[in-house]
Formats: sequence, C-alpha cells, structure tokens
Amino acid sequence: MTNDIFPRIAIDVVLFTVASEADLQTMIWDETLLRPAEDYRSQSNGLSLLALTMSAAGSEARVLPGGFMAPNERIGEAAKRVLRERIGLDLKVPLRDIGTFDDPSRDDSHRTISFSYWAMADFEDVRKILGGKDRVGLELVNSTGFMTRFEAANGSLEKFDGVSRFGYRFMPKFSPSKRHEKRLPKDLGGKILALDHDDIVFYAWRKLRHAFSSKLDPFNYLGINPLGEAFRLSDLQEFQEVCRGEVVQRDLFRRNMINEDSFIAQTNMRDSSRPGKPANLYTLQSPPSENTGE
Amino acid sequence: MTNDIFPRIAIDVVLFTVASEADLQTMIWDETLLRPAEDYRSQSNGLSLLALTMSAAGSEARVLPGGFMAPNERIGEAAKRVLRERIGLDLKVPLRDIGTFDDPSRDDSHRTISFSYWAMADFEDVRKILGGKDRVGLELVNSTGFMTRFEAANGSLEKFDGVSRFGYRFMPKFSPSKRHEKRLPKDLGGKILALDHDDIVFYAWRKLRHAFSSKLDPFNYLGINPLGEAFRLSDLQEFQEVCRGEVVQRDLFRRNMINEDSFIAQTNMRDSSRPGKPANLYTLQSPPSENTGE
DNA sequence: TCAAAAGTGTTCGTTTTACACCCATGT
DNA sequence: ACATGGGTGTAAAACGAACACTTTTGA
Repeated sequence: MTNDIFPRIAIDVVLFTVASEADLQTMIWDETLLRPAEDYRSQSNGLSLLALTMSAAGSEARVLPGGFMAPNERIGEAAKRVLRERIGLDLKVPLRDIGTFDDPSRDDSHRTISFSYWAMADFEDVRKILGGKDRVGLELVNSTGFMTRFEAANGSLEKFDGVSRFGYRFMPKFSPSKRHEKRLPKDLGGKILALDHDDIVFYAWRKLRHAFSSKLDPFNYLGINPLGEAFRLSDLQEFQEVCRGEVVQRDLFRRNMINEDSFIAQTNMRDSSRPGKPANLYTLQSPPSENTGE
Repeated sequence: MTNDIFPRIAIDVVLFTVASEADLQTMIWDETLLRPAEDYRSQSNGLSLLALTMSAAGSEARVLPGGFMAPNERIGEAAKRVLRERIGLDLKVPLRDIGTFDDPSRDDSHRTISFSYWAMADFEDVRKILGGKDRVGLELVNSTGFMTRFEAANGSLEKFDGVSRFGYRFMPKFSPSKRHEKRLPKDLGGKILALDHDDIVFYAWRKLRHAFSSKLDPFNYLGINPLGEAFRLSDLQEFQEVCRGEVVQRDLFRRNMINEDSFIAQTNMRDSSRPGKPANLYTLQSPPSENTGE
C-alpha cells in the first residue's frame, strides 16, 4: 500500500481566520508566528484576515497545511484528516472546494496534484493550535491597514475587484486589457509561500469573497458566527470589508443591510464600550448551519 | 503499474454544444442519438444546448465520457486524452474545471473520485463523432422550447436563477428557505444520467452560465465562435438565453449590448434571409483566444 | 466644549424594466 | 395589407453614490 506507484493526490487547506489588533496582541505570545513580522511590528493593521501556515519540512519556507490522500478515503474526509493530523484542529465548519492545482514546480519524480479546500475558523479555535514544532502561524492576507496602504500606493480601490496581499484583480474597465486581469504575488515579485501555495490562497480568498456578495447570510455559509450574539453594524462592515478587500461607504452599507429581507435583525441593546455615540446592536436572523453553496 | 492499489481518479467531461432545430434534423442521421427522443419527436425545441453522452459499458444507462487518470500525467492532459480516446475528439478549446465529485454511488470496492471538466465545442465538430459502438449522442440540457414549457408549468422564469433540464435554482427571494435552493433531477424524481453525472452536468452548466454573466466576450472565454463571422443580435440573444436558462427582453438585451465597451461591433452588412425587417449584422471585436477565467 | 463614531435626509445620476410605437421586408 | 421580426422613444422605478447634517456618548 505504497503511495509511490501512482500520481499523488495532495490535499492543501487554506484556513482563514479574522482577528483584531487587540486579539493578536493579547493572544499570541510568540510574535514570530505572525507574518510578515515587520507589518505587525511597525504599523497598525486594524482587523486582519489571516491564513494559517506552517514551516515546510526542514526548511525556512512557509506552506499551507497539507497531506496526501490515503487509500479508500473520501476526499472530504481526507481534508479534515489532514487538518486534524497536521495541525490538530478538529474543524466543525464545512470545508469548501477551491479547485485543483496541477503544480509543475514540485520537484520530485512524481506528478502531484493538489486538491485544495478552504474554510473560515474562529480565531478562538485557531490560536490554540499555533506554534509547536511545525511553527504553525498566521500569514496576513488582508487587513484594514493593508487596504489603506494599498490605496495610498495604488490609487482608489474602486479600480480593483478586491485587493489582498495575495493578489488582486483589476476591474475590467480599468484593466490594461479590458479583462479581469489579475496580479498575484509572483507577478509582483514578492512570493510569500512556497510551491504554488500563493495561488491557492488567492483563489481561496476569491471564493471567500463570494460569501459576502449576495444578500444571503455569509456566516450561515461559512458555518461560523465570528461576531458573537450581538454586534455593531460597523463591526459587520469592517469584517466584510476585510474579507472582500473592498470598502464601502458607511451610510450605503447601513442602508443596504437594513432592508426588507436582511439577514440581520436589530436588538434593543446598545453598546457604549467605544467612543462616540452608542451603537445599536444587531443579531443574525438565523443560526449558522450546514449549507451547500454553488 | 496497476490502478488497483490506490483510490482511482476518474476524469469526467461535460462537452456542451449548441444546435438549432435545423442542424439537428439535417445533420443527425440516427435520431436515437438525440435524447430525450420524445422531446425531439413531438415538440419544437428551437435552439438547443446539449451535452455529449455515451452508453455505459454493457448497459442501457447513459454517462458522460470519462476515464481514469494515468500515472505521471498532468490532469489537464488526462482530460484531453479521455476525450481523444473515448470519443475521438481532439479538442481545440480550453477545458475548464467543474469541481470534484466524491461519488458514493459507484459500487466497486474502490472509492472513486471524479475530477470533472467542461468545455463548449462547435456542433460541426461534435456531430462527426456521434454514433459508434458507444452510441455517442447528445442529451438535451436546455432549449428555447424547454424554457417555454418550463415557464408554462412553473410560472415566471424570474423566480429562478436559471433553469435547465438538469436542474435549477430558486432566486433567494422566491425560495422556500430564502436561500439559493436548488432542485436537481434526482430531487425531481427524474434522473437522467447514471451515477452522479446529473450533478456534474448541473454544476458544469452553472459554470457555463458565468461565461455570459459579465460584460466580457463569452466566446473569448469559451474559445469558440459558434455564431460565425457575422450574426444577428437576436442570434446572440437566443444563444445566450439557452446557455443561461434565462430570458431577457429584446430591447433591453439590445441596449445592453450596444454600449460603450461592448464585445461586439456593428458591420455594414444586413441579413434578409428570414422574415421581417432585415437585421444588422454584428461581429466579435476580438478573435477567440486562450483566456484564463477565475 | 470637543472629538469620535452612529445614524438620517436629501439629492443626483445611472441602470433596470416596462410598454408602446415605428420600420422594412416577403408574401 | 398584413404578418413578422428589427429597432427606437420615453418614462417610471429602483439603485448607487455622494454629501451634509444631526445625535449621543466619553473625555
């Protein structure tokens, strides 16, 4: 029952999580687990969208958690098993398909095909499994700070169909070629992860964006409720902006959310824990549950 | 180098083609290759979107062309090889990912995972490889006639996010559960192909729809130009409607197409080959070429 | 009283949708 | 002349985006 006789099927998983600056400062004791280190030392990030990475075997390089498929195993099971075995996380949310990556740069004698999956997990659950011999850590994908800096460097975010540290796409009308042209880290001369894992993160992030592009409850789709029982609209907005890599106007966001069949409902609670006028708190209409996307 | 020792990787391909009633009548000599036979005998279909199928080995059942992955083979190559070997078609257009199907209904001792791909091919090329010992034929996916009948039976098409014979989705606001709930043939008690191939066709069709959902040239994305050098706007509209499983108003379609950065350009030719006022002919701005989608 | 963030009113322009009408051809 | 399909005018409705202003708190 050796794996050597047949093209290998690799499973790679992009596990996203979202954490505030405060979360990261108070809950991560080893700051080398947070990359890029300079970003987190020298500048403010606000809310961060992060992807879980680990050290590649015997090297400095960082990779996504991954493994190989075992005989007689269902593919979905394999992905969950990989997470359990490699990083010790027993995922409760659904894993979703990213696609297949026929990576030509893996250098061994066997062709390896990567099936990849993504999911969003609570930061609470993720932080517990950081560190260890594999140096499990978090790589910045996007943040409010990143978007601000990107905008300062590249002009208005409206030219882009979402921006992230793992790449972005031009809106067709602003694209040099009138297409949905994209730029990945490798195009920009700044590879982040080893192998083709930057590509995988990018496509996973593009799928994550879809969760926020309809009128439907994104957290139902993701299977988690990262905002807690009751939350400010501005919390929801910031979360959404970081996941989508786009910003919207405050009033526009509010009015879009508070219409007939919204997935949130106003509570009678208010929150004064932050400066400014107290905010009404909202709650999700329906609890997160298993759901099938397209 | 046996395949028995490891979970098998199957490749299934959904090959779409579009043909008019006249095409089908004049070019298909064996009408049993056209399914469902009753539909094509008894009622008018107009323009049809079809998927290529063949007989399952030693059975009446119909399946998608498929095969198994060979050692040291690139996944994209495998898909092209399968088409070449099984149905004798040397595809010139890019194959696109549908997803992975972990089919639990395949009954042999080994778990089989299906990587599936789709493409759109010219009817001209497809018709040449129909028939043969595998009874290669065409299965109706959607048609103008199908949409008309569906609308008569189920009410306005606006309630649906596209309809086809292989399933449809409700628009969230019309869905029983306020989701993008879907109905597949198996839910409707009318399985069409064997195994889980109905699902594969459905998801392939959902991807095909994307080709027509932006302002970009769908034929550039598909890699073919099914309409020829010059075409009527109504031809383009009918093609698009059949692929999307949605209908739009004539004037709205026209105005959406004829705006600043359209992918078509008006020619100085006119066509009087059909009743009514002669139509201006249009042509594609840019020739089909390799393109990367998301 | 001021800064900060929440929240509302109003306007303007664009896109969507609908409906009605006119146009040019073959029979 | 009339059926058939192509093509345009117009207007209401819906939506997106911008901007300015008010509200309510803590410091």
